[in-house]
Amino acid sequence: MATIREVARRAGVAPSSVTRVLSGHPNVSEGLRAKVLAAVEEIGYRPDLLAAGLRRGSSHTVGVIVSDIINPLLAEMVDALDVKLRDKGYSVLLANSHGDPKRDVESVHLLRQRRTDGLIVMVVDETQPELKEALRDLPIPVVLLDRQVEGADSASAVLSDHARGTRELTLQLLDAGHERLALLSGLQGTTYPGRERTRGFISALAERGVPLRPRAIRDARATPEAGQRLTAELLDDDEPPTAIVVGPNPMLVGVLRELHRRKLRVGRDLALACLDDVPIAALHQPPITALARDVREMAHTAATLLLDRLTGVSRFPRTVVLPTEVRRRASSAPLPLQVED
Amino acid sequence: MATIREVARRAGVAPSSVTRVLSGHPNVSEGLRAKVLAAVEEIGYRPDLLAAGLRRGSSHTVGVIVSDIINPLLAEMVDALDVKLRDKGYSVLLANSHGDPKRDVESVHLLRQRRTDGLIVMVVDETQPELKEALRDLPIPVVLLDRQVEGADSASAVLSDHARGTRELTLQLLDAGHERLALLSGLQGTTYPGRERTRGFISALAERGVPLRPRAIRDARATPEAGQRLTAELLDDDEPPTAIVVGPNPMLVGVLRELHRRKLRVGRDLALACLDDVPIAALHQPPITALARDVREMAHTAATLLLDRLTGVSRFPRTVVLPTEVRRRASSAPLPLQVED
DNA sequence: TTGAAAGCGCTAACAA
DNA sequence: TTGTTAGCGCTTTCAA
Repeated sequence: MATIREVARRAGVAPSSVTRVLSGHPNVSEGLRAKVLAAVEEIGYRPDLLAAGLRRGSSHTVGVIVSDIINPLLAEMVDALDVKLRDKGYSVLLANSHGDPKRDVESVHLLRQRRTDGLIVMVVDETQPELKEALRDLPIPVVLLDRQVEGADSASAVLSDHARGTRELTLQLLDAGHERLALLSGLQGTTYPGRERTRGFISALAERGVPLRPRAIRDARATPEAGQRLTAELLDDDEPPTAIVVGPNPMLVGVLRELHRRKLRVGRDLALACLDDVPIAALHQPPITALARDVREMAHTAATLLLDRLTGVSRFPRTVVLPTEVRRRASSAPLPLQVED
Repeated sequence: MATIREVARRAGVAPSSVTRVLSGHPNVSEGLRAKVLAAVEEIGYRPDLLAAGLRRGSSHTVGVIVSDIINPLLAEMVDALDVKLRDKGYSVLLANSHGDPKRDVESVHLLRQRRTDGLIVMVVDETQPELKEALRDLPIPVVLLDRQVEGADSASAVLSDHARGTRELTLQLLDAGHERLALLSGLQGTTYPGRERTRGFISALAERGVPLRPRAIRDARATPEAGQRLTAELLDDDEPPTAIVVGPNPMLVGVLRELHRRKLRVGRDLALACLDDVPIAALHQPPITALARDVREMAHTAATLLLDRLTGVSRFPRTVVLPTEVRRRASSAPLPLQVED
């Protein structure tokens, strides 16, 4: 790989002049610029970004920590972040936690060691002390994306109003006559969406004076397998729920598997809703009621908050809360289900 | 951020000794090791990976170019690659092409500039001259993942036998009485899977002596929108197909949308099959016949091929072809469809 | 407007 | 076994 010295030699100038031309320095003569660009072209020179980053102290790179890239919502988030950041000259360094909180923490350190200029954080478990500590010590701007980390006061955040949306969706189920409601959630308390959804669910019940039945809220890792297992547990109860609200979208696949296995018809034998809108929700027959949010807008906002701090436009952390929207579909049919259709 | 010099000063040793301890150099006394580790612990030192990479000439990083991270199959591929490579001490630098061939080429250059030690390539369009050129000039090992690039003789490859699988799946449809078959494919000729699927489809027709009708094979960008549009075109034909074979899995979503919109029942009004198995295929009612392959095995093989070259275990490129498997489900019902229940 | 020189933080060659 | 020294490729003073 060609170096800047070779370009300089070929153009008959100093290495520093090559840098000036390539970085758009204002005081450069046309003649020098032309000579340098010709030489660059000739030998196909491309600067070594490690060396440049080392010298500059920053790598023009943004670290993105994502709990699980297989989650289609998160994949879209990463895609949108990447498009926006690349457009502004930053590369994305992706750190996938693969559902493992230990990797959350490792990733913070790793990205720091790679001198990323900023961090966008969608961790598995935001409550880990090691994570809080690692984030607190970072000298670079951080944006939490649908996460809330205690003590990370210097971090910006982009949040969805899960509580409000979940409350509304739950109220609709209650007003349709359902009383035996169940909520499937990710591991209790580990992330902001999980806590907020639970809060919204409970407040809807309270609002209508419907008692929260024991074991009505069940949590597990956000996987299809866990979703299937929890559904089986619910249905094996003496008094199975008439409506299931599924939080994390990966669980929805498992829930549907179990319902199909038992030949239970969604929207007839049982009402169903998901707190994330993913393609299968709308495509399912019957379509499944879901709480939607604009993932690309969230990503754009997060990228903008980060870029503003990287470029010095803004010096202080900000928190932005974005709305959610109930998409009512056939799966959340009213009671009594059996007389429907 | 602490540097190696501070650690050295604190431990009362030379910086090179710190390196030796941390990199597990054999000839290091117990006393020195203890002193260094204590100092490292004390100030929470973590090496700057840019500096180390610059000095070493390699970054312990593998670049992964992926055509579209939103594709669930590719997301799983990236996840599996990441798990395997991280386990061996390499970080993954993800470059998402977002469906844009221009970004394929940019990414090759960018990853090269970041001194990745190797590349795993799942580009949008493998036929671009700029891409071929960029790959040919790379001084690092490359593994093509379900891609075949002309002239990239020094690259290894992991391929699925799409042709064989597609042929088998198509034969099953033909033998079930379907004659008016259509194939939806990604942009013609741009990737190995697209070409191989078309080849398999055509050879199955030839084998049964069924003529290939004009416009029976339609191609477009591999998106839900394109899938929906092509489906609409097919169904508006004078002689619409009785069975549709969908290649790229993102198209399947669009196909289903259009079928639902027209109130056409899969497996009754029309047979359907997809050449990738994704969760919605199995979850759909009725379940959709699909061609499956072991994505995680493909990723593992690719990672292993790359690691073998990075660690010097192997010096030559290898090509591995992995099998596909027809998962026959209710969507590929036999003709005449209308009498079936 | 341009060049010379220093140094980012690390590791490897060489010397002791 | 350990320390000294040089230098990876770049950018940024500083001086001319």
